[in-house]
Amino acid sequence: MKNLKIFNSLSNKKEIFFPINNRNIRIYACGPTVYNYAHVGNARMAVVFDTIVKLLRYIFPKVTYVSNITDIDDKIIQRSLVEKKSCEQISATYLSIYNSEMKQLNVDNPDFQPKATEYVESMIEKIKILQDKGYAYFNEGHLLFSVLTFPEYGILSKRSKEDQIAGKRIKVASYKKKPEDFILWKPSKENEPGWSSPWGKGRPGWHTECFAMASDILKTPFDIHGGGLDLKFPHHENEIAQGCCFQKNKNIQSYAKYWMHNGFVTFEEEKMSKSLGNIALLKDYLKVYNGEIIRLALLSAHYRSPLVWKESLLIQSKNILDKFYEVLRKLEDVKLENYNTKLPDELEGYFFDDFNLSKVFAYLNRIIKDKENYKNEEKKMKLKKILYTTGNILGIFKQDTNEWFKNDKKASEKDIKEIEKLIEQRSLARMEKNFNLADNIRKQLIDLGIEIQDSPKGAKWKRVK
RNA sequence: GGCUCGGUGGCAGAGUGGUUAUGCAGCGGAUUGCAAAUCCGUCUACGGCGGUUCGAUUCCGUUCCGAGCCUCCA
Repeated sequence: MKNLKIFNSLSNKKEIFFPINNRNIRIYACGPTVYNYAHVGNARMAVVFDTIVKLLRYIFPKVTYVSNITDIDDKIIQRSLVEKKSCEQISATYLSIYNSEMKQLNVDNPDFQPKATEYVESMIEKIKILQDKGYAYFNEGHLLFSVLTFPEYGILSKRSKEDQIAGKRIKVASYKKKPEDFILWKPSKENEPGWSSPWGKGRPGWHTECFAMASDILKTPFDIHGGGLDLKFPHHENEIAQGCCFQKNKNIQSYAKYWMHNGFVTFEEEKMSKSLGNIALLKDYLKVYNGEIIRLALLSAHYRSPLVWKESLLIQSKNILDKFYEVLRKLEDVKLENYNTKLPDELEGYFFDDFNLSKVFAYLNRIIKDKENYKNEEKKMKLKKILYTTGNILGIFKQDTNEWFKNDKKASEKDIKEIEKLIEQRSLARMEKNFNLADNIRKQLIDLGIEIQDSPKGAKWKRVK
């Protein structure tokens, strides 16, 4: 087996992945705060790490994937005031929407999807220990982590403490001794949710939840920690500080060994941001495009590169998938007892090179074009297996090949019946050599956006734009 | 202001010190009752300026441009 290489944000280099325990790979990725509909950026994170996990599952016998849900946070509190609902209602509603949307993108449920509110006790315990060990101090109702106590601070984001002070963008809160200190526990106002703690009624700082949940569920050190690029600083930096200091271990890899960050989705060439009002919500795209199309669009750039989100990207993704589904449709009579196989070394090599999906697709394009691969049943079986195994890792080719071309988000069942009736009539006309009628029907179908493909086994059809 | 990361053909996107992927779109042709699908062929590229080199898109420097972080954010 070839070595899997992944880009480790700690070293800013591609490194060979050496598992801590190759019987069970442990990976954690920071999930969303559920206070609104998921946006395309949330989806990219979910799709990227889902794909990484799928490849890990292809390689290793067991993978434990944890992705958390932040269900208590200032944004949720704000939202609950706007919607006049409890925080629990808000987070439960948007979590359920999130999960159902992810399902449409062929994102598997993580093995664990812990919620912050379920781990408050553990967080209190852990930050109490941090305080007892002298890494944290209490001031004006807040418990703060003292960054000075962790000399390695800044190593992930390649940022010295001086750099941050140079920033000056932060209006330093009065309770902070140093601007870079971060909150472990903050007091709750009367109308806000809170938990009792040694520091009074309050709630945990955001950076603590991932540290606590990853430590509890996966145990430290675990193999891979991931998330969006924007979490690198300060969120992940703060996690490392807590994770290492908690164990009194200054080795930055004593918390997590490899760090992976997905790039941003930009919208109209600018980062999607609420304040700019250019948030692209996933639900709006799911209305029009099949989840697989959106998934492929999200995978079209390397996971570390920025991705410019635009309509033409979705159209391109649809065309690509149509092409592959055509091939799979041609192979539909090839019987397979299972859809997984060991991939050819060359193809594996592309996956293993920090997920070089461009090369993966170049390889797939080459094998579907090669006539040799259609010469006999055995070769066709092999081709089909490679396509489906690759599709399983990428989370595509999951639909019935004929359904793929029939389904359209805007179409109803009734439309499909209507279409198939017309196709039937046209086939009859063709058999009777009544080409005028056949052509008229075809024109009708084209007007409906339907394209006919005649084949020896009867007409097949698909929707076109 | 400080710190990261990028700039490849109409678009998306790999990669490499010399033979210059791949896809989408376009164009031309073959095929077809007509079409479509399919197949074959095909045009555009490596931000600018220096340097190293026999030779640079690839290495170095510099400059311009872009994105991100430094504040909640996937």
